[in-house]
Amino acid sequence: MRITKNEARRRLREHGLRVTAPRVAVLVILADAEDPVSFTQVLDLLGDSDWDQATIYRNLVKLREAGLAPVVSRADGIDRYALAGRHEDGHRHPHFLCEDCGRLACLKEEVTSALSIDGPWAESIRRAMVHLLGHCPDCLAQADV
Amino acid sequence: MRITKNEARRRLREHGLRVTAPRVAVLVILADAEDPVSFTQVLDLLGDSDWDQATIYRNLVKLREAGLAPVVSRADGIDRYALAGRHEDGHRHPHFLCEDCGRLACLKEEVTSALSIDGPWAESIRRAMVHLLGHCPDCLAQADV
DNA sequence: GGTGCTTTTGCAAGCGGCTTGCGAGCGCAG
DNA sequence: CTGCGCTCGCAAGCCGCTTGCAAAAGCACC
Repeated sequence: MRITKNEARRRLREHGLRVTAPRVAVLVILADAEDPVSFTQVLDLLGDSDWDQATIYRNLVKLREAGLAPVVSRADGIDRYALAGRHEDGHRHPHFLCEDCGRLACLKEEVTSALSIDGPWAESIRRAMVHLLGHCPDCLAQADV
Repeated sequence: MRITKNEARRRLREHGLRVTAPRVAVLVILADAEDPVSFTQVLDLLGDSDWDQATIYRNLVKLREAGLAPVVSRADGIDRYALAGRHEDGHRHPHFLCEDCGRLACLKEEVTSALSIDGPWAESIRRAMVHLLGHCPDCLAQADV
């Protein structure tokens, strides 16, 4: 779901945010990312750009507040952001966190998931984020060698 | 599943660990706890005892290494310990983390759960820890008032 | 009980990652 | 082009977990 810088600028204005270079860059990164990304991952992806991490941090917060980039996972206590509209279900599907590589993957297709729900927890579970923690297929393959 | 101090001492020796006051105290706390508890929670439960947090921390590590208190959840990046043998299934059931009160609950009964598994993720999911994050029944009830 | 080797403890500092205060700089409406 | 207000960079703060080190305590053996 790559987007151009112009598209990014448009979305920022639409949501009432000023257009700044780091803000556009962060939004493009979120759009390019396959999986939800954390603050630290955004820093890594920005690579050699010399924007301060505080700037990136505050921009993620802004994007989140504006509804452009909701937090779709809090696995391991780390907020992970995804571009709004990335998945039509609003990321209300299970995610998988790899304990080896740290990758967080969307499991929409793989887990058609019928968590049967009844009893006092029913409502909580219905509204919950589902996380599975373990070793992702790639890392399992490596380990088995 | 309360245990006496003597029972705690016995278990420590059985597992080749020296018996010390803080170690016994931590083990008793784990036994008394309904849900898996974190390092910080153990500190809180110890209350006014003046043992250093480093001591408690290292004792949790020791208990884990000895197999007396495995980590059954890493939700939010926080290790949570449970007394070995607490659940016959070795905590291979889903857990629920409340984003309000921080409580981590075992969902063994509530979620009879058939996550249908197929495709490349099948094996990863089969081995994974399942976490649901949201608002527990108590907190939902409070919010609805 | 006493003795000595090994493990534990307490203190204090380290550390990683997120978060915030502050003054300078920039976006953008008029 | 101008000015207000939002944003940026820097630096420091902070929280919670970890670790190094010397003193104290457990425990096997006398």
